[in-house]
Amino acid sequence: MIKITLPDGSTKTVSKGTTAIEIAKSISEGLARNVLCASINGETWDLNRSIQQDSSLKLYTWNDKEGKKCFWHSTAHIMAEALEYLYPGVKFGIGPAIENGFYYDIDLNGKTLSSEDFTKIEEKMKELSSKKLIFERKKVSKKEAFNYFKTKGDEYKIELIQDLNDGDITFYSQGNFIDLCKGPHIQSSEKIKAIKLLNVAGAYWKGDEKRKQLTRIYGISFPKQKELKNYLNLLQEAKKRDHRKIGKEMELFTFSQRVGQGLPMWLPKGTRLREKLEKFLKEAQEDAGYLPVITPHIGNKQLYIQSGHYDKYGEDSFQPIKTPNEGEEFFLKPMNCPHHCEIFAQKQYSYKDLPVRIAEFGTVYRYEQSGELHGLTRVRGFTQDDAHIFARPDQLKEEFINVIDLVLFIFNALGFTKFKTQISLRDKEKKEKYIGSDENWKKAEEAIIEAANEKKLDTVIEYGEAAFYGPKLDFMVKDAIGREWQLGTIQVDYNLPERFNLEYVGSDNKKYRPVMIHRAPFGSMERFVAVLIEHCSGNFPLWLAPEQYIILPISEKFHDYAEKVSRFLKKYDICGPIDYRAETTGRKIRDAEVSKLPYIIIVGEKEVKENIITVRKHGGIDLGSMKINEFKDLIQEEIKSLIKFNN
RNA sequence: GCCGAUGUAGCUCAGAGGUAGAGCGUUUCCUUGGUAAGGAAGAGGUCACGGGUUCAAUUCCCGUCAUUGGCUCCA
Repeated sequence: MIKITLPDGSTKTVSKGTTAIEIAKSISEGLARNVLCASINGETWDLNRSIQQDSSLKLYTWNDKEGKKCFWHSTAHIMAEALEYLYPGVKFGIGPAIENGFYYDIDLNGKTLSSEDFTKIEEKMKELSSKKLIFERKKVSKKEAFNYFKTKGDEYKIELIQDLNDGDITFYSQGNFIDLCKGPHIQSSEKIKAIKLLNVAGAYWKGDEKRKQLTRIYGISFPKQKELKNYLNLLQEAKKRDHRKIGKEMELFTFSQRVGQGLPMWLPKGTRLREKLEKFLKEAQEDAGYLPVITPHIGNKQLYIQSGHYDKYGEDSFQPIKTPNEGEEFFLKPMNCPHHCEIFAQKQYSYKDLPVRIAEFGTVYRYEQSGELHGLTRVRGFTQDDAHIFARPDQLKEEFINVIDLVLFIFNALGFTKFKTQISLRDKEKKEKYIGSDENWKKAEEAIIEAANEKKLDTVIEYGEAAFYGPKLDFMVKDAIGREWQLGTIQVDYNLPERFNLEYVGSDNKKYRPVMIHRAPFGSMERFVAVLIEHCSGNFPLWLAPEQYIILPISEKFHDYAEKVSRFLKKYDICGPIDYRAETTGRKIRDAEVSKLPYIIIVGEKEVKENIITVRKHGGIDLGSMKINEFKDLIQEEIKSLIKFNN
């Protein structure tokens, strides 16, 4: 007999060789029906795999990440079986579960596949899953594994087997399909009730751009048809919120082929929105002791050689422009830090002056690969809400915490209340990717980890994700429909101050090296506005909306009164258009609602006579009639309540 | 940059080897209206660009550019 410990601490004594599904059954029928996979002492485990020793057991259902992953991974195998049936000779790379669904990388021997082929693959998958195929685990020797895939002619699997140790190789089979796989899998394919293939894309074998590109098919599956429907609705909702679509509809920004790829142009309404954000941030930064500066859009090549950026990115950036006579070379500014270092360097600072916080909405230009460009989130010219803090080493932690507080304040004011953070450290195996001494890296990494701990941030640590000059703390916000976006970043840097030979005078009259913090709460104005659009679906909070209202005169006779109302509100920086069209009021209301204007003001005979306006809020909420002055107060109150200043 | 898809009116899209169509928008006129689409008429397109095949190409083929789904990258 062996002892099984359950997550709640309770124990069960069962006979040796029992399985997780048997234990689930002994707990409840319902659990047995819903359980998808298990873990034994932390190792994921098939439900029908025997347990040989005292163990702690966890059972995973669809409500657990592990359960979903197992479910999707099994669906990937079903897809592979369908593909093998439909395209004999197809070779398989890897086919894992991902955050939402699964994919399988396949080699079709030069044949291409498009989304039009999905229907028939899905049908075959549905047919297979309804056959109640059982997933079976089999331990094989390395030799057996080799022979199987050699006979089958699948060089990818052979390559995978080469990296595995003899003794931990397993095959899983279902129906007519056998795959090299660590598992675990669900017991039977019948649980997979809803399947949808989503898209097809190229993907390099082992993520290496020098190696063969395989065809990757993405899909998702669910235990219930209804859940698939919900998921597809979510995708549709995401599509509706797409900032590229809303940006066009609301005339916020545009691109032009003639101007160039990835170079956004802000239209008047988008500019109003962006300037309001900048104003908000400038005020917050002023309160936090930042000093605004403005630096040029280009910088001498020498500057970037000194900073190390040239070495790292020189070849892969926009190439330098030259002066016609002297042949001096200048780069479009790809970041603001070297300029800010030079600003710090031109004055002598005492230890009492630090920290010095230099802030700039600095527009930078980076050559992004053409395939990388995407709406406003990935562009070649953008404006960072950048600042560089030069601090004494003893101030680092406190100052880092100050920055975290500022970022959190800004997120909160903008309605991003859910977020995660990631600490990005360097890849210790590949130190050549980074500049600076081990000691500096150690100090910088420790400072970030300590500050994050002190602020009790929910963090994950990622190795190899640091910038080349220092580690960073990145903020990932969750938007209204649960998607995550990376926004702000805070980075600690001991290296640039060294490269620029920056110094301050200590209390002992000796020179010391400051430490630098790079930080950008939004990241870039472009990216942030994109995220904001998708978060609020274009229904901006009143204080950011490019226009707060539209005035609808009932007929031509009331145009003058409409203009009078508009002039009054304009004095209080409350702006909006007047709908002069010879349309019915119903029509004007509809159009105003569709264009997401926060307030609709209706003026007609009654309003003129009583010197009032009738107000309707976006979404069909009738606020009735009021004095213009009352409306002004209402708007100002609402704006005040939306910006949650912390003092 | 790589693989796949796409490119037709201001916008959203349909279409076919014989030089184009819808809805919305826009313009003009009629209607002067009270809480989600009033009516009529008109304007608007080298069918992304450059080659090729063909009697004939916007349609088929090739290339370029751009957009797009991914991969790789992201100071």
